[in-house]
Amino acid sequence: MRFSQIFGHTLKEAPSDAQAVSHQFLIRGGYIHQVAAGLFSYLPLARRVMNKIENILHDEMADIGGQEITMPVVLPAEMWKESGRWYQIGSELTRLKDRKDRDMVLAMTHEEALCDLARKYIRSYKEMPRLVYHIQTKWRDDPRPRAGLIRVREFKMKDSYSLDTDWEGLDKQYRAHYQSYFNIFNRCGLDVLAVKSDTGMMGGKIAHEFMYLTPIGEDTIIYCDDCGYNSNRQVADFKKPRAVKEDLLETEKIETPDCKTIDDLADFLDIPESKTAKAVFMVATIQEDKETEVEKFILAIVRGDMDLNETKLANAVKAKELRPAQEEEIKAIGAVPGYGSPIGVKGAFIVIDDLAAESTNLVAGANEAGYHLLNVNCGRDFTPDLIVDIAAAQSGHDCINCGSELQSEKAVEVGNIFKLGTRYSEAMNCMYQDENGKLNPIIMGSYGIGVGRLLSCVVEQHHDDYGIIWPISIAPFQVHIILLHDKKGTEASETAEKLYADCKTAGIDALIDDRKESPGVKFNDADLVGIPIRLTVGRRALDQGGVELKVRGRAESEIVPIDIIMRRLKEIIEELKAELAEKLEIVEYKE
RNA sequence: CGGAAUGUUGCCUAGUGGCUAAGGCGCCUGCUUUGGGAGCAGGAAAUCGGAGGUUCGAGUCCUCUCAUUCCGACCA
Repeated sequence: MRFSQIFGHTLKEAPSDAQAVSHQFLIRGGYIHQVAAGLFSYLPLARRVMNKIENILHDEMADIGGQEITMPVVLPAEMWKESGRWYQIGSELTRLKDRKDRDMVLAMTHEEALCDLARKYIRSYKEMPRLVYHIQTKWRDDPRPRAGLIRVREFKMKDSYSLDTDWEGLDKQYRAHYQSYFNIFNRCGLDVLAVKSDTGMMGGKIAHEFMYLTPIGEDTIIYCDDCGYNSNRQVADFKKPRAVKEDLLETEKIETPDCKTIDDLADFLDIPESKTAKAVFMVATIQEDKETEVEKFILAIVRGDMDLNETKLANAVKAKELRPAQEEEIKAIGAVPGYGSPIGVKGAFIVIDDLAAESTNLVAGANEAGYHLLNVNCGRDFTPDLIVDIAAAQSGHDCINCGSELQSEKAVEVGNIFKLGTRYSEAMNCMYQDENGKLNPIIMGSYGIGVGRLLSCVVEQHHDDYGIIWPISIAPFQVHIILLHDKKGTEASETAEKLYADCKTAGIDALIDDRKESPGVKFNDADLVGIPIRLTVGRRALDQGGVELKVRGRAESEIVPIDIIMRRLKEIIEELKAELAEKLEIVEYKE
């Protein structure tokens, strides 16, 4: 392609709305255009990168037996009602009516569509296992799009779905994806970590998320350097300290003015935070059956030095939604915000963390402004409805496996794999006949990768102060030919054009900067756009009998004689490909 | 949905209630220039996000509203 013909152009300055590095470079480089919050147009350069990523996806899917299909973006609501998600998901799911007044949804993912397809086509155990996938647009009316392509409302996703007759089959396909995903990310030059995750709205049994570690990420990973344990913080386990057991003392009410936080309280009484009980008031929405849901007031207690893990709590009480309680709601059960405890409250479901339950003589709120109670003991002074782990792991805690100190890091989720099991097939009556003629639900798995998110994470990982440094595998072009016009003759432009034509013949993706711009403009744009190999054709190099070859991101450059340039180009391309290939490896599957 | 910030030309910014809203980048025309964002000359491009209000007078003050961004809630 000719730079002079590209639709779109580079910008010297990024719009002030763009904060994330990838967002800035993608806009400045003329890759993407923001249409509204979380909505982007992909210009030709980005589209080329997407195509290359998608080719890798097709390739790796084919490798594990995936068959490409396409399912619609607009789906009848009926199947979402069958699965229950029509009722479970809030305004993130966009509902609309067609002209006949029929309820429809914009698909945010395609489990229902696939299940509907499977129940109509799969009849016998002989038709399984199967793996189908598509690369399709998804819509989620996310309340908070951010950071360019990292979190958007409309996005393309590679979604695959496995169909099996037994759990061993699911496990096999699951593990195949686990490896396949590492291959995909490695081929794109993105370093990821697979971590155990919550199953969230997808439901199902086991799930892993593929995480790119970066401070701009929204998820927190808890990991152990010593034994390799890692997990999304939402479900991270840790070895809790041993509860301090003392003889139970008499409860005593004391005055604690202006001690609304654990911090204040511990300071005021000059005791460690671990000697206090933290009460957190939440309201859980619980789905009783398909049509009815009830709100339940939850009083959660963790030891004062711990944080509540809302995902653990939500799972423990089987809540569909969990939100902080409002002041009036807290007062209504007889508690006082800032001085709350389970003692004397009515109508709350009390959940206490196992560590807090075992700890003795804690300081807890008196449910009276300005007062706390000393020596509060679970079981004696109040009776919990549930004792379960609801504390959040954090860096500094002990690893559940080896006891070493845990670390934490921010990350972006670029892919995930779920063992759905029969979550959807049972709800939607997606059955097959086994050898004995008996009907059984199909066992499913679902596996997703966000294409745009992957693209932007690659930019986050591969850039410098001047622009993007694309891995050769997904760069919009492999070679960027810069023509520096030479007024004295036509040698430069003839050489550049010949190189461009030779690249085309050799099957090398080349971009030629044939614009009437000054050298500075061209070099800066080349750095910004980030094509891995740059060939500069100008007087200086021609006088030395060649053209200048420079690899983006490397400091040195070389003058390559014109008669061997194509050979050298192919060598460098192979070298860059080999660098990426080095990262491909068989990974060990970790539960 | 809570908290905060910002909306001035395609982009970045200036603009104390007072003259015809200013500059840089980019864009168009011409000349010149070609190894790291060149120079000269000329030009186009803004109903100052929108609505209402205060005022002799509003880009500037007030109210409402919309949009975008950031923090939180949320997030396969």
